[in-house]
Amino acid sequence: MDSLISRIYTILLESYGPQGWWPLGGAYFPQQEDPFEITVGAILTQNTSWKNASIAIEELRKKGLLSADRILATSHEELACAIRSSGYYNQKANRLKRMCRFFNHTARRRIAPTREELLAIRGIGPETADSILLYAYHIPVFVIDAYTRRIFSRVGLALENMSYDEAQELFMQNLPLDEGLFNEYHALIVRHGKDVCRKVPLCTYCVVAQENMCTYEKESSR
DNA sequence: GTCCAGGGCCTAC
DNA sequence: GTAGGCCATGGA
Repeated sequence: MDSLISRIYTILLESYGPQGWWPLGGAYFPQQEDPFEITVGAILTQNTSWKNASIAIEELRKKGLLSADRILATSHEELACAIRSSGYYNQKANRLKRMCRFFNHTARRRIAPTREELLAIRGIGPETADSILLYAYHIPVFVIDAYTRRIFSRVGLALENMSYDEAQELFMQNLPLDEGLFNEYHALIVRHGKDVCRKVPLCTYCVVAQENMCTYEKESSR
């Protein structure tokens, strides 16, 4: 574990400490471990801050809607109203219902969904599917998001020019196949992206990035 | 008032 | 195949 990718993980972990995302919960989901609730959260947080998504989850909980059967039995309007705080509530209500129909099916089989099965559900793309597999089912897949692309493009890995699957393969080839590591690394990338990378160039913060002639630094010196 | 957040789908070209 | 529009709230 000595690649640039693994070295950046070490630096982020030393800088921020463990983030305690799912299944440990973090600030919004203390001791959250239910795969269904994590799956709901993965859909509600699409292109939305986790804070707003978590408000919607609490609203679902208050209304007793945190089960596949209850969501399926609820009208679109009531469901959309409950998840209003997460934005895109009409779309997300439909996505939740589609996911619940599938979840009931797989729950009866008592096995984790496959990536292909999740991707076949309209409204679940690669990032959401991988988040569900990793955080709800502890399957070691690396989640690529906009922060990952932004941060690692700045250290010269050109993720912005790669497809999702290509970027994912790059990370998984350069890291041990470790679900706990993937869980923590993605959380650290999001933390760094939120707290620092939008305000301060990564290279001024990250020694590894400086060593690798950060492209952002070169661009901003022109 | 503007930008962004733990995306994904659809359409036009 | 890919760029652009759309979905939508809430906080900075």
